[in-house]
This record gives sequence, structure tokens and C-alpha cells, in this order.
Amino acid sequence: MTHRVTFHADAVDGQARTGVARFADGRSYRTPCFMPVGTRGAVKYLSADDYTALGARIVLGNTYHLMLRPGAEVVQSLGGLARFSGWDGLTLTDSGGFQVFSLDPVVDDDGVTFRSVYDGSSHRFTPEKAVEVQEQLGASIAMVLDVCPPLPSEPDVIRRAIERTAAWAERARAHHTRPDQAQFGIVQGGIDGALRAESAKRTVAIDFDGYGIGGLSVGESRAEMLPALAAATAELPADQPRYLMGVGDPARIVESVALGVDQFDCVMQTRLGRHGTALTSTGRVNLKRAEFTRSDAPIDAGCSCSVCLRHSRGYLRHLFQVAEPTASRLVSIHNLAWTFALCDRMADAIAAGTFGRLRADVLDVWG
RNA sequence: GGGUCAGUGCCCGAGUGGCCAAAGGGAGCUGACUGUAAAUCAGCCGGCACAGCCUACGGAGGUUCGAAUCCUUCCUGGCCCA
Repeated sequence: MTHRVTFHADAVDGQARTGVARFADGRSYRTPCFMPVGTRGAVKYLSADDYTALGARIVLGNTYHLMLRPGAEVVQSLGGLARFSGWDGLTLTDSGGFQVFSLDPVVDDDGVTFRSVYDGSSHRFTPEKAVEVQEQLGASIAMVLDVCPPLPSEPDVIRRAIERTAAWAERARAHHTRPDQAQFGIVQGGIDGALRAESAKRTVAIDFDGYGIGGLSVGESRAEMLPALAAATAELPADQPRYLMGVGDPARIVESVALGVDQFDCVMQTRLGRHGTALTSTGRVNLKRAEFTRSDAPIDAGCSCSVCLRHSRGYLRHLFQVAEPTASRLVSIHNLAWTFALCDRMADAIAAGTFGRLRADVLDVWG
């Protein structure tokens, strides 16, 4: 079957790879790729101009949130998610599977029943409905509806999650019709390598355009996560993108790229930034700390983002002190820029065959 | 000048004889945040030689076993009457 996205590696270093994922229409994104999260049609505190200036290639949206507000038909009638949000780049919609984890809805074999976080109303969601809503939203990549259990969970819970996720994946694949939209399956399986491998094989057998690896960074340690991730990536086809869902701390990103992951999304960059914590070459820095009151230094001396070129820690600390929204905005921008730069450094290192050293350097600070 | 109400920790403010270092906010300090129910959440927040002691509820004095709470007086502010 012809895939709507194909991945071509330009360079490989161990299992780490850098390359291009290309859509049928010619649009593409380089990997490793970090995708900012714009749950409700906007990355919090930012606008499409900002993502463009930052060099983002793909921005996420969330099916559950957008179907409730403003409604998928509204987004569709306003041109689809990208046009609706004024964004010229690629988009990806998460299915609502993560909300199965975070909102604790009633789950049965056929689907899930959610309560709206906006007005409390009840909504029935099935794998087919998730496909239909996402076709209306019109993102470049649609994710299947999956079951994302928290960790730790009992083995039977994980087992049931991969069974349902697999069954739902088949239904979702069969229901998908939009030719200009890629569809990714999702691997589950907790931290059990065998279950991960099984889930990956079954998902690959359905033949998606790309593969998400979900249900990680939901409570387990990095040491528990990585073997499970390795078991999954080992089963995924080399010529299709691999997306580790929801993971964004530098240590896990680098370790995951080392295991062959191509792309990530995470709210951490923007949430931390919004709350005053910056990602830097020396680790996390809480800019609200009193010690920065008179600091003329930028967030990160080694960073060339627009915020670091212009603003001091002292200024940012002040903006947080007086609750100016610009504080949240600026540090969100920096954290995204910093993460994009990390992706560039990884790509360069893989191309140069020095990924191992970069990985060690990152783990030195973030491990 | 007379009357009346008020003065509480950095700020606002509750408390009106013991369970009061004193509710609750705010500010301040620190931490958390990983497919966003998150401009959110948690802890600390008089001092010290810290199971105790010291200082503290406008000042001073008094009543009482015991006072932020009662009495006297002074200071300061609001309002009312001259």
C-alpha cells in the first residue's frame, strides 16, 4: 500500500536517524522533529506567526477539545485546522486517546463516554467517530483513538489497553477515507517489552502511514521506559515515521532518538515556560527566583533565540512577579526555540557520526 | 470643645477573658509540571539556643491564676454635634 507519508533517512548513527518525512503533496518535515502542542488551536500564549518565526514544522491540535469547542464543523467550515489557526505548516491532531488517560472517562469495547470539561455534557466517542472528526478538522496527520493507561497499572489493565487499542486501530483504519490526510496507529503496552513488541507488530500489520508510541512518560522512570520503547521501535518499519507521544524532557528525547524515534510532542516546553521555568544548557532554571532580580544575563548564554538576544533574566523575573502575560509568552518561546535547537544539534550529530557524544553531553546535564 | 466608632503580624482582615504566634486572603519565598480539566498545583511564611523560650494584637498603667479580648489614661484616624 502506498503511504501518505514516507520517511527517508539521510544519515544513521547507531539506531539514531535523521532524515525527511515527506507527504504525497511534497510537504515535509526534517527529523528529529519536535511538535509544539496547540491543544485548542493555539499553542498557549503564542500565535501562528510565532511558530513560523520559531521554525516549527508541525503543530498539534486535540480532537477532543476542538470537537467540543468550537466544534469540528466550525473548524472545517473555516478551512480546517491549519487555515483556521492561521498556520501555513503541517498539523497533527491527537485523537482524544490521551484524554482517556487524563479525564478518566467510561471505557468499553466499543468506545468511550466523556464528560465535556467545558459544560459537563456527555459525549460518546468511538474509533470511527475519532476518524470522522479528525477528517473534518483536516490535520495533515490524524492519530487513531487509543487507550492510554497510567503507569504503574496491573498487567491485565495493560493487556486490555493493547487489545482495545488494536481492535480500535483496525476499525479506525477501515474508516479512514480522506486521501490527503495521513493516519498513524499507536503502540501501547506499558513498560513490558513483550507487550510492546506485540502491540507494535499488530499495529504495523494494519499498515498505517506512521506509528505513534503512546502510554510512556505517564509515571514510569526513564530506566523503565527505554527498554519498552526499544522493544517497540525494533518492530517498526524503517521507512515510516516513529512518533513518541507526549515526551519532551531533553534526556528522554535524546535517549529516544538513540532508539530510532523521529518525532515528539510535549506540553512541557510551554507549560514550564508559562510557569517560569526555562530549559537551558545547564538544566532547568526557575526564572522567578529572587536571585535573578538584578541579573542582566539572558536565560541561556548559549542560546540565540529572540528572547535571549533581547531580554535579561531580571526583566523576565519582574514580568513574572507582576504576572504580566508576556513573561509566560517569552519563556514559552525560548523553551520551544531551545528544543528546536536541540533537534538541530541531534540531526547534525547524527549526520556527523557524533551522536553518542551529544547524547552523553545532554545526559550529563539532564540525566 | 462634646459624642461616637475604630487602631491586629509586610498589606487587607477575622478574633472580643484561657483551646491565640493569633482564622482567611494578598504579598513574599521555595518546589512541582512530559499526546494541556494546568496564567495551575503544593509547601513555607515573627524570632531563637526550637517537644521549650522570647517578642507581638497603637503607647503606658491596671484588674485577673490567665488579656488581642475587661478597666484607666494617652496618641492616631473616621463620622456626628457645636
